[in-house]
Amino acid sequence: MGKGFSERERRGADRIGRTAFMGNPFAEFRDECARLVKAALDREGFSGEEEVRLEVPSDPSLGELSFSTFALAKRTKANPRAIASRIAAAAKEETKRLVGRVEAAGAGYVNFYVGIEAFAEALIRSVGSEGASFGSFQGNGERVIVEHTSVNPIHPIHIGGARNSVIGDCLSRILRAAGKDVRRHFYIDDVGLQVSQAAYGLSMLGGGITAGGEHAGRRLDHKDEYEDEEGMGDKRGTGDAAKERHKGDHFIGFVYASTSCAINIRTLKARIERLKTEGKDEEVREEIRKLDDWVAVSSELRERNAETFDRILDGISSSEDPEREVAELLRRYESKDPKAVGLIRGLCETAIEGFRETLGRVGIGFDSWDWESEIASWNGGAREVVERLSGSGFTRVEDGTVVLDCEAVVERFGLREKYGIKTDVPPLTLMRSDGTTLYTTRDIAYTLWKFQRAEKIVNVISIEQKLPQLQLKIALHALGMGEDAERLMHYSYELVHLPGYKMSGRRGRYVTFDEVLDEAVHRAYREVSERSPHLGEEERRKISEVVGIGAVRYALASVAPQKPITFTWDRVINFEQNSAPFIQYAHARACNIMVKAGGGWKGSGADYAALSSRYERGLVVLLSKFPEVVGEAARSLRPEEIAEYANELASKFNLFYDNIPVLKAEGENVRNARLHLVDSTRIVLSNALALLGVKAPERM
RNA sequence: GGGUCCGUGGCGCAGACUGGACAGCGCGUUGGCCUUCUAAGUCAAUGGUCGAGGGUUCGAAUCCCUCCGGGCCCGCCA
Repeated sequence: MGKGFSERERRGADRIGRTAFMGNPFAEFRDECARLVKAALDREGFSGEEEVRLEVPSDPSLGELSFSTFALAKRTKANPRAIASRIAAAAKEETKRLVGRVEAAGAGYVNFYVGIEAFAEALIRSVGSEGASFGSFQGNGERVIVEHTSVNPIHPIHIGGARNSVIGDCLSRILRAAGKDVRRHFYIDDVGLQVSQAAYGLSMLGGGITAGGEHAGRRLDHKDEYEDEEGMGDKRGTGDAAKERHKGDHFIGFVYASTSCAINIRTLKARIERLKTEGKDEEVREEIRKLDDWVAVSSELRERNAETFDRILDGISSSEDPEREVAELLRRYESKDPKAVGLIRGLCETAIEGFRETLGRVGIGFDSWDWESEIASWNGGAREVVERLSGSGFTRVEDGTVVLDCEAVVERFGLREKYGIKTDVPPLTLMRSDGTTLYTTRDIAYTLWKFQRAEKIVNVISIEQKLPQLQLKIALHALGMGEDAERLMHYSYELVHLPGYKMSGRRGRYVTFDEVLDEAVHRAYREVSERSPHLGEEERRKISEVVGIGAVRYALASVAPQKPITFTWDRVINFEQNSAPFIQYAHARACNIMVKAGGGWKGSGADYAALSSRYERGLVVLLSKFPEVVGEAARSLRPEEIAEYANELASKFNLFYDNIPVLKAEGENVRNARLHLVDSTRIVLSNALALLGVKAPERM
C-alpha cells in the first residue's frame, strides 16, 4: 500500500535497502545499466545529469530494466525517441558483463536485457555459495526491539491477535535477515483493570485453574479432537467448548467474559433504576439497549458453561460493590500485596502458558517476556514517570488525578507538523485518584526500559491504540527525549472483523487462533489424504500440520496491515494459488526433481547460455531480485512484499515446470544448467518462506 | 461532529512511499491439458468509468484539493 506509514516513520525503520549486499547479481546488473546510461549520456553531450533512474518495464519482452528519456527530452527540448536511440547506440559501444542487449523502444525508452549466460551463472554461483543465507545480508548490528502480540492475559489469542503475532514475527525475521540485531519482546499487561476483573471472577471459583485443578481433570487428547467432527464451519465467535475445558487461557477467557458480563448487567440495572427516579427517559432507553446486549451475552455464556457462569454471577450479585472490589484488587496488586500477587500472577501464568502453546505451534517465539508489574509498577518506574513529567511543567492535577497536557507539549516542541497532528491532542491521564497508574503511563516507563536495551523500537499494536501511542511519543518529548521518540515506531495494523459483528474479549465473542489452526490442519489433512494417498499416515499428519499452519500464517501476512480483514474460513485457509500451500507445492516439486536427479551432476559442466527460453530467463531474473526484495521489505517494513514475491516465484517456477523438461533435457550440460536453476529456485523459495515463518516441506 | 486509514472487474487482493510503454493476480463462471520431473499445477475465454469531480505534469491508479462511502479513534479501559 505504501500510505499506511509516513515517511518520518519509514526513516525510523532505517535505510536498510542501501546496505551493501553480499551476492546480488541484479544489483550488479542495475549498476552496470546505470553506468552504461551515464557513459552514453556523456558521449552524447548530455553532461552533468543527476542520478540515473531505472525502471522495470511493464512487459518482460521489453527487457529487465529501462531508462526513460522523457524528462531529459523536456529539459533539452529534444525528441525523446531520438534521445533513446542515441543512448542505445552509444551504450552498444561500451563493454558489458551482465548486460546482454540494449535497445531503444517505444516513444522514449532504452531497454536493457540481461545476457543470460553470464547472468545465470552469476546468480547460480551466488545462490549456491550462500544457500540459506542468500537474500540476507550484513547490517550494522543495530539493536531493534520488536514488541508484538502482547495480548492481555485475560483471554486466548483470537484471530485479530494472531494477525499481530504473524506480522510481528515476520517483521522480526525480515529485520534479522537485513542484519539487524532483533529482540522479540512480549509485554505482559498484568497490571490493568481488566486483569483484576478476570482475577476477581476467578476468585469466586475458589482459584484453581492450573494443571491439577478441576478443569484440567477433563483434559482431552489433541488427537481425539482431530477427528472429532467433520467441520467447525458453524462455530462463530462462541468460543470452543472443548478447549475451554482443557486449555487455561480459554478458560480464563470464559471467566473474564462472565465476570465483565455480570458486572455490566449489575451496574446497568442500578443505573437504570437511578435514571428512572430522575425521570430521564431518553437515557433510560439508551441504557436498556445496552442491558439487552449484555443479557444476550449472558445467555451465550451460560450456554457454554452454566456452572461456572452461575457461580461468578452469584458471587457478583452478593457482592456489595464489585467495581470497587476490582479497583481495590488492582490497587493491592500495584502495591505488591502477596495475596493479590498470588491470585493475579497465577492467572497470568496460566494464560501465558496457553499463549506459548499456541504460538509455539506456529513457530513464534520471544526473546523476552516483560512483566509490566516488574518493569513499570513495582520498581516505581511508572511513579517516577509521573514525577518527572510533573516536574516538566506540562502536567496538572484534576480531581485528584495527574494529567499530562499533551496539547501544551505539542505546541512547545512544534510537534504538530512532525506528527501530522491537525486537531487538539486530548490530555493524558497519568494517575488515577486512588494512586494507581494507567496503561499509557506504564507504557512510558516500559519505553524508557526498552531504550536502555535497543536503538530502535518497533511496537506492533493495533490501530485502535493510535492515540495513546501518539501520546506516548508526546510524553517522551515532554521528558526531553524527543530524539528517542524518533526511534520509536508504532507499527499499526487493522482489525480482523467477524462477518456480523466486532470481536470482543469482554463479551467472549471471538474466533480463537487455536480453533483456526485446528480447523486449518484438519482441512489440510483431508486435502493431503485426497491428493497423496500413497503417503503414510504419519507423513500425511506432518505435512498437514505444516500446510495448514502455513496457510493461516500466509493469509495473515500477505494482506497489507492497514487493510481491515473480514474473517471467513475460506479466506484464512486457502490451498490454491496465492497461498502458502501453493508456494510449498512448488518447493516440493523442485525438491522432487532434485531427489530424482541424485547428486552426480553437480561437479560437471553446465551450459548456462541454454537457459534462454522466456520461462528460464524469467525465473533467473526473478531469483536474482530476491536480495533486493528482502532489503526493500526491511526498509519499508512490509512482510506482504515477501509473500507476494514468494507467490510470484512459485508461479514462475510452475510455468517453467510445465514447459521445460529438466531430467529429460537434451544434452548433459543443458540438463545440468537446468538442475542448477531448479536447485536455486528450491533454495530461494525456502528462504522466502522462512522469512514468513512458513515451513517448506519436501513432499506434499 | 473532528481526526485518521481505506475505496482497483461479481468476490478477495497487488500496483501508490519512489508518477512512465496496453492497470496485474487469484477466486468464480465457461472450455481445454495427466502413457513426459507431484494436476495443491497449467492453457484459453469471460470480466475494470482504478469511489466521484477538479488540479499539477510531456505523462496520474499513483502527487494536490473538494466531495461521497466504509473501518478505527476521540475514557480515572487497554
